[in-house]
This record gives sequence, C-alpha cells and structure tokens, in this order.
Amino acid sequence: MQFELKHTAVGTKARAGFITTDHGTVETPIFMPVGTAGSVKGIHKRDLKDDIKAQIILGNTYHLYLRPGLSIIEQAGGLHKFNGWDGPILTDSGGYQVFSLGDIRKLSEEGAKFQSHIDGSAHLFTPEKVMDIQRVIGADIIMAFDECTPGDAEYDYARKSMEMTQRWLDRCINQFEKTSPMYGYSQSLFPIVQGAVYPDLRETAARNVLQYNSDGYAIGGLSVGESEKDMYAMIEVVNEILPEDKPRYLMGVGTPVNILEGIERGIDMFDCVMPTRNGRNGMLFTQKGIMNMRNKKWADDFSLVDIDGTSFVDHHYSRAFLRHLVISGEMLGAQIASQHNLAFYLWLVGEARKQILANTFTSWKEEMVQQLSVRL
RNA sequence: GGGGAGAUACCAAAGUGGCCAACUGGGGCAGACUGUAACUCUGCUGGCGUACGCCUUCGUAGGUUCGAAUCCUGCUCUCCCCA
Repeated sequence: MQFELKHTAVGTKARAGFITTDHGTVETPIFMPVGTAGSVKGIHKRDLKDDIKAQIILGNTYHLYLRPGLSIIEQAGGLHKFNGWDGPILTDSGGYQVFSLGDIRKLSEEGAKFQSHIDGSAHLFTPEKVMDIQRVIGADIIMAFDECTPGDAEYDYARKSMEMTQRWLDRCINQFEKTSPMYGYSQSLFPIVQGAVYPDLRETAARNVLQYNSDGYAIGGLSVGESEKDMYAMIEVVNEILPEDKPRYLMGVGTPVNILEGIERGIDMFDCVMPTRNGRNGMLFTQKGIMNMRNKKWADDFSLVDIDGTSFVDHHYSRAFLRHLVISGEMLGAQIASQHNLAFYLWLVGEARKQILANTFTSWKEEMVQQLSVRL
C-alpha cells in the first residue's frame, strides 16, 4: 500500500491524497462504508460502486470469524472473492467489540475472551490470532488488535488500557511479520492510537506507534462517549505527532460535521455505521440538514427525496413515499435511506477534497457545518 | 320466532365496588443511534397546566352506595346457536 500526499490546503491541516492498494486507488479524504458481516447492509455492490461511489469498504474480523467462519472465507479465496467487492477492503480487528460487547467478554493480558453474540460459545482473541484471522479474510488494510477504551475512562484505567494496547500492538506486528498474505496481493497493518481523553496518554501512544514505520496509522477510542470538544482536541494532539506522509484513519467517526472537523485537523480516512444504521432507522443526512423521515411533516411532501443529492434514489422517489416505506417497515425504505446517506457521505468527502485542492476548504467547511446539523 | 353472549380510550383487549384516567399489544406522535449483539431502543399517547393538581370519560337513561367501568332496572345496538 502506498500513500501519496497530493496537497495540503493553504493555512490548514486538511489534506488530499491517494492511497494505492493492490485492489485500486482511493482518493482521500475518504469515507469508508461499513460492511460488518461482509455486506454494506441493504446495498448492492453495483450501487456501492456506481451510485454511491464508494472506493473502499470495511469488514469486521469478529463477525466474519464467527460467521461464515474462516474455512468458508478461505475456500472462497478471501473476502473480495466471497462478497464480490473487488475494490480495497479494510477489516477492523474486533477491538471495537472489546468495547461494545463489554458484558460478554473478559479482558486479560493474553487477549479478549468473547462469548459469541450468536450462540454464546466462547472464543479467545489474542493479537496473534487476530492477525492470523485477518490474513485469512485478506483485506488490503488490516487493523491492530486493541482495547477501545471507553470515553469516560478514568486516567489510571485509560493509561493501563493504552499500555496494554501498545503491548498488543507489538505482538500484532511480530505476528504480521511472521506471516504472509494468502491470496497474492499485499496487506498493510495499521496501529491504533488509544489514550482516551488524556493528552499526555495520546501523545505517548502516538509516539509509540511511530517506531513501526507502518503504512498508515489510526486513531481509536474516540466517539465512544467523550465530548466532541475532547474528541477534536485528541485528534489535534495525535496528528501533531503522526507523520505527514502516511494516511491517518479516525476510527468510527462520525456525523457529517465530525468528518469535516476531522478533515480540517488532518484526518484522511473515516468510517461509521451512522449513514446506514441511522438510515435504517429513518434518518437522512443532507446538505441542508437532517431529516427524520418518520416525522409527520413529510407525509404529504411529494417533492424529491433530496434535490441536491447525487444518488439515483434522491431523484426517483418522493419524500412522502419514502416516509410511507419507513413508517410501514418496508425493506425498501431502509435501502433508499441507506443508499442516500452513503451517497451523501461520499459526496461530502469528495467535495471536501475538491475544496482542499482549490485552497477553499476552510470557508466552505464553515458554511457546511452551519447547515449540516439543522433539523429539517 | 327461541336461546345465549357482549357493548371499555384511534383499533384490539384486560379490568367485575375504592389501589382506575383505566393493564397489555397494535397504531399514532416525538427522541436516540458514531471502528454494527441494532430494519433497534426510549418516551408520550382523554382535556387543561411546567408541576402538586383540576375537569370530563368505560353503549344510553335512571337507580343503589360514603364511593360505580364494576351492582340493579329500562332502552339502543352487535355477535353466536337453534328454527
């Protein structure tokens, strides 16, 4: 994997670049749709590519390991062959599940013991095992196994957690170097910077990852309960330290505003379930603000879903019909909303890129931020 | 024509003397959702009020009682069975 930094907007940290993998090139800043179980929920790959213009998607180690299981994925020839997405893929390591499945997992120095959310069976994830699994899944970019520290963690817990993530990273790197890609294309391993909301911990963690000279670096443990102010402050602390010539991935973020704020602070890659999950729950993100399609006000609004939108669905369905679908629990409602939201997110980062290249990012971003959180 | 059952809020359906403005489900209205245990979760849903509260409700008209959705009587309507 190669990263080419093409331009940094004058007077800002906002950057535009290219990430080149063996499955194609990604223009940054980029948003990566989340396809936890190998599919971006409700979206055909044709629409993902041609309509939404996704360039890279996510998969999840924990979920794919549990189902369909490694044997099937290996027989398929890796995740790309299995799900039919021939562009770049990134897999998360299961570190987030250490956080989100808190009730049914046990942490130790060795790793994390999970109880499957599917059948309750016990599974041990160690840094080594997570590397092996991600070799089998075969994503272009794979993530280190970390503990995603909760946003409200006390200093002492956050420090110990961050230090364990560092030791786990060392084991991940070792295992990664001992093993090889299985399907004839290369894989890159991204370390993850933790440290909760404590600047000195973030600084320590950011300096620690530099020793590995990785192809890219991620910032994790944000948007997990801390304030947005803290989140932005942590991004600033970490990006001050991460090298300019490597991509920076802000994990799990976020709202359209969060993404613009992240880009302004030098982030290149984002992923979030928000456009798909909130879409399934009836929420639409648009340039003019947020629409809750379940609200009665849309019931007789026969105008197009989003006149400014770039997606097919924006111009071929009315708001009234979409509301009817959402209210009725029709599958198509969730699909339309997801497709719209993803297309909007990809439009947003694509437009940000243009503005960066034209050195007009800051003023454009300020204007967008005003609009984006308006409730329509 | 004979026998039986029943009428409760938008719908369905509990409640059969005070703990009832009335369980519960649906529907409706609103909110949440950030590296997906999520097409999920939460709140509200007679009127007025921020609220303690006040007012009007359980087919309808009367009655019994300190007190009635609950007991009694008349009326209206619905459903089921037999002819």
